[in-house]
Parts: sequence; structure tokens; C-alpha cells
Amino acid sequence: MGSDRADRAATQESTTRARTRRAIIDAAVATLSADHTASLADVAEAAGVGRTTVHRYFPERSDLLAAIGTDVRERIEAATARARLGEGPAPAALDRLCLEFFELGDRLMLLDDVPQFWAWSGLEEDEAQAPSDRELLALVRRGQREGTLDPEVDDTWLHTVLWAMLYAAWEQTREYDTPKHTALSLCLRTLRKATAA
Amino acid sequence: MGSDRADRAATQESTTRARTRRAIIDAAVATLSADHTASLADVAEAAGVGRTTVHRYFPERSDLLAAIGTDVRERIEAATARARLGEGPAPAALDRLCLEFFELGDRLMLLDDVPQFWAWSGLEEDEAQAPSDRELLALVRRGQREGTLDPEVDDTWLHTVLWAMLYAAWEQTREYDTPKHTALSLCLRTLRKATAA
DNA sequence: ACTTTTCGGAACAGTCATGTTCCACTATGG
DNA sequence: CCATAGTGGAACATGACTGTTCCGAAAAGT
Repeated sequence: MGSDRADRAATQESTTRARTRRAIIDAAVATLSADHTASLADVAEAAGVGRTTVHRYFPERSDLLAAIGTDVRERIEAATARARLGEGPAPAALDRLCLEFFELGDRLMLLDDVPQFWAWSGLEEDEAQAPSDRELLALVRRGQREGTLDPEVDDTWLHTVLWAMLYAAWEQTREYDTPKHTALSLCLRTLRKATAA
Repeated sequence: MGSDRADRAATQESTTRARTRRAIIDAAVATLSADHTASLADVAEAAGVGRTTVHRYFPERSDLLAAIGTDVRERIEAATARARLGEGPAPAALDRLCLEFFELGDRLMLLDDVPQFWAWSGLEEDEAQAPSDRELLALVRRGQREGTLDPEVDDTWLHTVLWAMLYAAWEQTREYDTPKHTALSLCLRTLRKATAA
């Protein structure tokens, strides 16, 4: 009896549960990126579900935050993969990465702002060298070898600057109502100039 | 009777009270820049005073936040004045400003991160065009006229980027233990390249 | 149609930060 | 040395968010 249910339990949830889980996570991202101190009631309302339901899926607040963390990290990994950092000239690869990351929107801010998202699968914050991070650092070193990236720009510094510029681009849309595509092109242009050899 | 006390009440507080107030504000800056959700008890402990005393000076939490806001803004104005944005070539002036701002340390992060600091003297957040902001924008336009700053770089965008780079520099020291002077020189170099004509 | 899953709301207990009051203690200044 | 300003701590009220339980209603699947 219920062999399919057992299967689902082992592999994944029912489609309905998967949908509401997504709705909650998405709403949480939107709500928390606007206000990091938003309550679970706010998240529930934004998701269009009852507060009870939120607790059903994420017993504690930290569970929800952790879920957001993994969600965002997965998106980052996927975006990095799509950017194919190994192909073509380093500056062009950096452009592609920046573009892919930009598409992730507000999500990116959360990782910086809410340290709890790194309370992850037993990893020690800084120690958590995500694969995508390593890919980026490798790209920088490659570009420097090829002479297409500024050798003075430390690889960790470029990493920091990339994220800072993405942050800046989104801030620009929020603060000055700059259209998204304008903010993106400013961001790309600035990043290119800053990293050029 | 008590004419000197009346004077102090009209102009300023007693030196002891002024010292305590400063201690609380400074401790609050340090504490809150580390964790935006720190409680007033944490602030009191960091300041080395009782929680009661904090409430004596700042009846409500918002009063303390507002005080921090004005304090930081005053420092920003002073720093901007010291940078003498009107003198010399625009890029050099920008360098001076960046340097002065960098000296302000963690304080700068607070303004970005805690929106309540803008709950100010009746000004509507974005509308609050601080004098220092206007000076910076003027500098950018001057540099563009003189042909020393990239004409493609919108003045508001440069404003955003400057702050983002300062943020990045401090993040670099926190995240990678980069020495302050190294982070600063990376920041300056990147900013120069990004804004050059 | 019927059965199981999923959901929403109400009600409750627990925790924590806030803000207030009161009083005794200290140090500072005249 | 004495009056006053300034402080710290205890105790209390309050409100907000959290996390839990339970039950009836709605939706999904068959």
C-alpha cells in the first residue's frame, strides 16, 4: 500500500507541496530583501498562505533561512555554469558572469546581508569555498596570465568588487529609478574598465 | 540661582553627560555595525554603562538611531569639507574624498544598512539631498567638463559606485584579513580606473 | 463521489527586547 | 564636607514574534 507515496517521500514531495514550498521561499526572498527583520507572518502573507503553513514546511525560522540560502546558492552555481568561464577571453567571460548574476536580482543582496544564510551544511562561514567562487578565482588568474586582466587586481579583490558592483547596480535602480538595462550596462562598463589590464 | 546650569541647558550638557552620550553613541556604532539587530542591552554593555542610562539619554531606540545618523552625517560633511573637492584636478579630488571617507570606517556601512538612520529632521529619505552629496555630483560634472572623468559615467552612478567601493574595501578587510592600507589602495586604484576618461 | 492530502485560523505558552519606575550608591563641584 | 548631578540595578508592564496544537474546511487525487 502507498508505494508511490513512499517513493515520493524518498525522492521528492507531492507537486502541490513543492509548489507551496517554492511560493514560500520566493515570498521570503522578496520580503526579506526589502526588510531583513520581517516577521514570518509577513512572509506568510506575502506568500498568500497561513502562518501555520509556513511552520509546517519550515519548523523554525532558521530552517527557512537555510532553505533560502541553499536555493540562492544553487542559482548561483547554475548561473556560473551558464557563464562558461573557461571559454573565450577572460574579460568576455567575466561579462557573461556579471550578466548572469545580475539576472538573479534581489536574491544576491540577501547573501551579503543576512549572515545566517551561511549557517549551512556544517560549513564554517568563510571556509565555505563554493565551487562558483573557485571558478571565478581561477578565471582571474587565467586572465592575468593571458594579460587581459589587470595583474595588480588581487583575485579575491576582484571577487569582492564584482559583488559590490552588482549591489551597486541594484541600488542604482532602487535609489534613482534607473532602468534595469541602464544600470546593468553601467555596471558592466565600470567593471570592464576596472579590471582591464 | 543656577544661571550656569540654565546656560548649559540652553547650549550644551555638562561635560560628564557629554562624555557618556559620546560613549553610548560610539559603542552603538561599533555594536550595530557588527550586528544590526543588537539589543540596547548589548549597546549598554559595550558602552560600559547600565541599560537604564542608555534610556536616560535616548528614551526610545529610534532616538539613539537618529543620534547615530546625525553623528555620522556630520562626520561625512566634515570629511567632504576636508577633501576640498573644488581644488585641483577632479580625479585627485575624488581620491582625497575616498581617502577621507575610508577613515570613517564601519560607520559608513550603517547608513546603507539601517534605513532608519534617515528618519531624520523631517526629510523624506531619498529627497534628503545632503550638501556633501551635492558637492560630489558637482565634482563629477566638473571633471566631465574638464575631460578628466569618463563622460559616460552618470553622476549618480559614480556616487553609487564610490560608496560600493568603500563598502567593498571594508568587506575585503573583514573577509580576507587584507590589511587596511592594502584594501584602501586597491579601492583607490579601482575607483581611479573605473572613472578615468 | 469519496478519500487523502493540504491548508487556514484560533488559541495558547514561552521568550525576548523595550520602556518605565523607584531607590540606593557614587563622584563631582562648590 | 555637603548638596547635587549622575549612575546602576531590580522589578515590573507591555508588546511582538515564535513555535505548537487542534480542528474544520477546502482541494487534490482516484
